[in-house]
Amino acid sequence: MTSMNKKMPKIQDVARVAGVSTATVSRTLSSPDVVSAKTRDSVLAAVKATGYRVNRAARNLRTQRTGAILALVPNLGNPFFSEILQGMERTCKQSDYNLLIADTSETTPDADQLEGYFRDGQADGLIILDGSLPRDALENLQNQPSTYPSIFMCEWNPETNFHSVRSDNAHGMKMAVKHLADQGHTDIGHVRGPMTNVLSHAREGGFRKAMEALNLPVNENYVLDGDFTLEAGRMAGQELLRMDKRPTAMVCASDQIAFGLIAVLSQNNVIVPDDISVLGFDDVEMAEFFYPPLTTIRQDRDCLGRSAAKLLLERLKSRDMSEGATVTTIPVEMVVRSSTSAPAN
Amino acid sequence: MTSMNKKMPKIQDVARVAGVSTATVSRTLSSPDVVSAKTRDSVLAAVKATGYRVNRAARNLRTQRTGAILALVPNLGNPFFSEILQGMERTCKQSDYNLLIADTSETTPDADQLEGYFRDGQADGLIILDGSLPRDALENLQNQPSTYPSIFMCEWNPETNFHSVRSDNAHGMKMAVKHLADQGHTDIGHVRGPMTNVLSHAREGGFRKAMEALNLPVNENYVLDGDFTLEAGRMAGQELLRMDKRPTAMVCASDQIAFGLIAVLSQNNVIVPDDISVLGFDDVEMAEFFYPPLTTIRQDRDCLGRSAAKLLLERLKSRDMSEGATVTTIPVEMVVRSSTSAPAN
DNA sequence: CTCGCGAATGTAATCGATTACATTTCTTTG
DNA sequence: CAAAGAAATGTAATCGATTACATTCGCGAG
Repeated sequence: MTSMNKKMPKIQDVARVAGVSTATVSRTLSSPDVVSAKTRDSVLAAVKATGYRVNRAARNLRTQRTGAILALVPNLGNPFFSEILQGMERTCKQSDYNLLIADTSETTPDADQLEGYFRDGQADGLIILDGSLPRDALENLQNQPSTYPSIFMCEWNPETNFHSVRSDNAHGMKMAVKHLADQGHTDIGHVRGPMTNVLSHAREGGFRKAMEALNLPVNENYVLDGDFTLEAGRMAGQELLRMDKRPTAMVCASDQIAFGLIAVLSQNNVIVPDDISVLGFDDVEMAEFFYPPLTTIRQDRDCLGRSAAKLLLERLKSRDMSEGATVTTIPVEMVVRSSTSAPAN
Repeated sequence: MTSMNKKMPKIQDVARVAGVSTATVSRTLSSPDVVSAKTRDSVLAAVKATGYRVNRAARNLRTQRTGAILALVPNLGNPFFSEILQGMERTCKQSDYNLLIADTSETTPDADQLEGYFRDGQADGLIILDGSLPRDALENLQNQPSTYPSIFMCEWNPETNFHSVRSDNAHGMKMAVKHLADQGHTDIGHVRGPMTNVLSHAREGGFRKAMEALNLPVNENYVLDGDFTLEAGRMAGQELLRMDKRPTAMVCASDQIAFGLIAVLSQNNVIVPDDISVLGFDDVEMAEFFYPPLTTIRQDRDCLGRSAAKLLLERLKSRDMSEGATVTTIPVEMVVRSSTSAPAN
């Protein structure tokens, strides 16, 4: 029970104290410019005097909004995502929206559940960080009589048509490959993300294009499967260990992969970067502290988080339900540390 | 705008279709046992036929609840916390509560803000993971005419009287010290957390008691300040490097500290564990993949998250606002990996 | 067959804010 | 100074579910 024991002041009380109607109080609070300065002052004084706060449930019921946006995160445990949530949370708080978080790693929400978030009045908008949500579930959101505002962030679903905010994945890979090539590497491999994920394709595509641009052939044996996790990196590392001839450098689709990869190599006396250079993607906080410190492509998490939240909040405010899906690309930058160097010979 | 274009069925519609009153529909949904089997069936059929879903805002307004609980997290970017949120999120979802998340790293909420979460109708209960919230702000929550249900998790504030769920910190430290002593270490140091945090004291206390129990003197020069972060570990490492005679083992108050510490040592050719053993606390996912793999005290994050959520939800359900603050202690276990070994000589 | 009582159901007030529309007050200007 | 129009304020309907209280139904006992 949220209620205070005796009296939680309501708008009526404020109105009485200020000697105006409830309508005026409400207007003073929501659009101060339409009331006269005099009444505004007295209403605000009354608000302070009574300790009044609007009751959200009542407001939400009347306005048919919820004042919350929901982030669908593929895996809360992944530090990359949790660091992003920080930025989103800040932006939301500033706009008086609440940020709800749901982890989709356990159960992938279907069309019903997704629609349910809106129908149940849980959220006014969705920020989807999980590009693997099924297409029909997503399209269902748009085919509603009134579209439910949702945007993609970081990941996306290419078969659908939502606004999205993402990093410049291709350019990141290009910088990564160029950095290695500049140092003299020619046998460059790649550990990609899960093939069900667009990011994997975006990054692998960027990798291949960059290689081609530099006239470096891609050895398909050096392109390994993964899924962005530490464990995937470990498996890739074990595969490398089994090879007779290894690449001199590996570009990984995530920092986590790189960490896992390096861990296995180190444990087996393959020295990074002397024997093999490893490059990550994300620049999570750990990258700087790992041993060796990880050369990686930095995604601007804060900017991603803020941009996405801002974009969604703006659409909510303007009630712009238009179809034209925009893509906001956030630049990445390369952070050179010690996990890369010139090849041995 | 959450509304569907034409018609979002409401309880009236269901009542009409089922040929009963709205009261009966509501009862069927909230307490099925008080309606007759026959009406129950027809109501449920009508619900399905119309695709009805309760409107939360309306329900919340009427029942004076919000259906959400709020987690106050000191730092979302810290993987330890984000991994915990996963467990909480699951438990909440099962009980049809929403989980709201607020990061307190930017601004420490004061009494007003804390109270505001309830007064504004944002949450029915609080799970506080930040033990550094000011005492008066917290006490204010309890001194309300009707107490606002809040519990501590992981951290707590010893000056206040809330239920809390936490790991067995002292026992963890005892295992850590014993493990090192068993290997022959006598010069054992400690990097503690921030002195503003209870966990720091709990763990430092556990450390000292364990040392005493084994008749090992504590060299105060080997007790270093920190704050749970990678950066703190780095600074502690630099301090170690400056010492003429170093301890042969360090017990850190968190994994992050341990990582930072090891990183600096490694970069300066101090080998872990050969030259110095390092032990962490938490067992975040990275611990296994760091190089060298970190020996650490594992906190059962999932259990912590579930227990806390369950405790709060039960208190909400039973409306048990009693004062008796309980402490739920979750056991820890030691995970031995490769960052510890017998001392050099 | 009727009375009484518990079970099932219905009626309508209620939660607290917002806002369309109505009314009053203030400016402005011819 | 009056009239017209703009600005400020007030009145009351409304959002959609819950629930106290009233009513009706069903069944067994007398």
